[in-house]
Amino acid sequence: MSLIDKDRFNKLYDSDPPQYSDAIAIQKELKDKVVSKNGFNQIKTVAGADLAILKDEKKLVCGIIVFSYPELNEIERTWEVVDEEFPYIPGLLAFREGPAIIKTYEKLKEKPDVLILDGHGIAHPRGFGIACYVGVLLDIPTMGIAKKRLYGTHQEPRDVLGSYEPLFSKNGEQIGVALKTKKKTKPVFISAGHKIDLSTSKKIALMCVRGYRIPEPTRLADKYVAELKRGLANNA
DNA sequence: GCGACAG
DNA sequence: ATCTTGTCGC
Repeated sequence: MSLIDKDRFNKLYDSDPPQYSDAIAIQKELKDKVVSKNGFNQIKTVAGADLAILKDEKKLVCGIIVFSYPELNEIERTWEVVDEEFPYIPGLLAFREGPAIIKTYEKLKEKPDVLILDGHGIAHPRGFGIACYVGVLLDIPTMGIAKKRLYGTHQEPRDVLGSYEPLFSKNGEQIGVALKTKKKTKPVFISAGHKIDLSTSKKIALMCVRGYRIPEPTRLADKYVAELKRGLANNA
């Protein structure tokens, strides 16, 4: 993260009531760093990341699993534990989970072509969700798959696997899609993070669906951190 | 002022 | 995210 003064980031976390206003300012500044063009040719691997909270320890456990694409065979998985230094504030999720994800990502031997995050990318009130945050700071292709809408308006997609409706910002720009990944379930929200476009993000999300509403990378990373949490709880 | 509000 | 039993729909 050489894009912003490291001191500025530290202040963000050190001050007791975390500086939300500066976190927002940082998002507005970094928003212009986002690249919406694909930063790759062929996608051979994708990865899913997720977190769990170790309530007792005031820590966060992050797990990332890398898969071959489009087969989705697991290639590698790794994890990391970090201190919980920022609260969950809608719109500022990246400041809470971003550091843990970045630290875990750096431990990967096999860097994925695209990293899928649990949350939004561009589909954010300031156009800089967690997928953009992680993508820009690491300068890697990222996309977001969220279970709930955070920002924007959309119509309900038909109840057919693969159908979707555009997600629009207040300015009328398309910032993502509400995608039906399974019949009789609510759609998931796809948006581009960094170095990737929306159509490619949507294509990847759909290619990663294996009978469940949540695409495999995210779904399995979720199970992974749940296991890690249990293991760490017993050990402690 | 009143709702909405990723994980 | 986390808590937490039964239960409605496919």
